[in-house]
Amino acid sequence: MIVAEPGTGRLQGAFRALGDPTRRSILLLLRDRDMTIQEVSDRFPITRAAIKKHLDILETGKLISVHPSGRERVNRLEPAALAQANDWFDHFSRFWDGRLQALKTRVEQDETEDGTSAEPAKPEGNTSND
Amino acid sequence: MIVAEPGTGRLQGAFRALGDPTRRSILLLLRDRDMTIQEVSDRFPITRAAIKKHLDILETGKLISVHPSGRERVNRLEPAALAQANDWFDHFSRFWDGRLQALKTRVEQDETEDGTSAEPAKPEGNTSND
DNA sequence: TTAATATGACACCAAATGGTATTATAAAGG
DNA sequence: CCTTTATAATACCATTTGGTGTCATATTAA
Repeated sequence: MIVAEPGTGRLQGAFRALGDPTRRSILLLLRDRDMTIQEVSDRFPITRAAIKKHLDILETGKLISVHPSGRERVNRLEPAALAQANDWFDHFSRFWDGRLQALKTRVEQDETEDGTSAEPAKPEGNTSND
Repeated sequence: MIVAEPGTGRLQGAFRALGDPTRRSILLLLRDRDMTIQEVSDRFPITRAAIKKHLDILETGKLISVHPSGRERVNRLEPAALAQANDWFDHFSRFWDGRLQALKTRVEQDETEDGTSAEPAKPEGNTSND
């Protein structure tokens, strides 16, 4: 009965990281530009330590890379792992007669619609953080 | 400081459900055909109760629908929510100069490569559960 | 009717999760 | 040198998570 080792795979790292709304928000933030931990945490209503943990998980999932610079630690979005997670959907639908593709909804609402937990705060009066 | 209600959104339900490898395996299973709880749990090394919980979470995330039939409960894959999660990636890359699309890797390994936690067992000698 | 089967509903448990606060260290700036 | 700033590391906490086992209930089959 093949059970294998627990959630240590590449895909799992990415999916796990994507499971939290705060982390998805962070990814959206980093799309605009690289940011230090401080810069990221400034935009959320939770502590810097909590943000650091999220960044660690994102790094473990290879969704971001970290680049020390002096006393700062610059976090950079890494598209590869994200693309890999995206591939899961493709693979899924590929062997499932395209019902998924057919149903791809026009993206009318972004992550904010989700309205989950912590959202960036600082970005000027922008309630729709994309 | 907009904090909003916690992980109750549509997208969050899907992403949360997708975060667990066993649940992703279940989705792959249901791609072939609808299954009762019993049928699903027969294919995993964990208890029926545990599988039932996973199915509940998948249902909450609207990734599957449930159809009572007599004393059975048939679980059916629902593509809509999956497509919505997939859209997240599209939306993400749309405003990020296509770096994601460019990096889309050919799907050379499926979920099994992930090797995470519980894998289906019954399906004849098939180690690659797709 | 009686036995088997499929599920639902709990209570319980250990570990992981998402937070916090505190303390320590390293790098910049005056 | 001294102070500030950015981060790291740790301990602690409540809740969630992914499991288990047990028992009750509703169908189905004999």
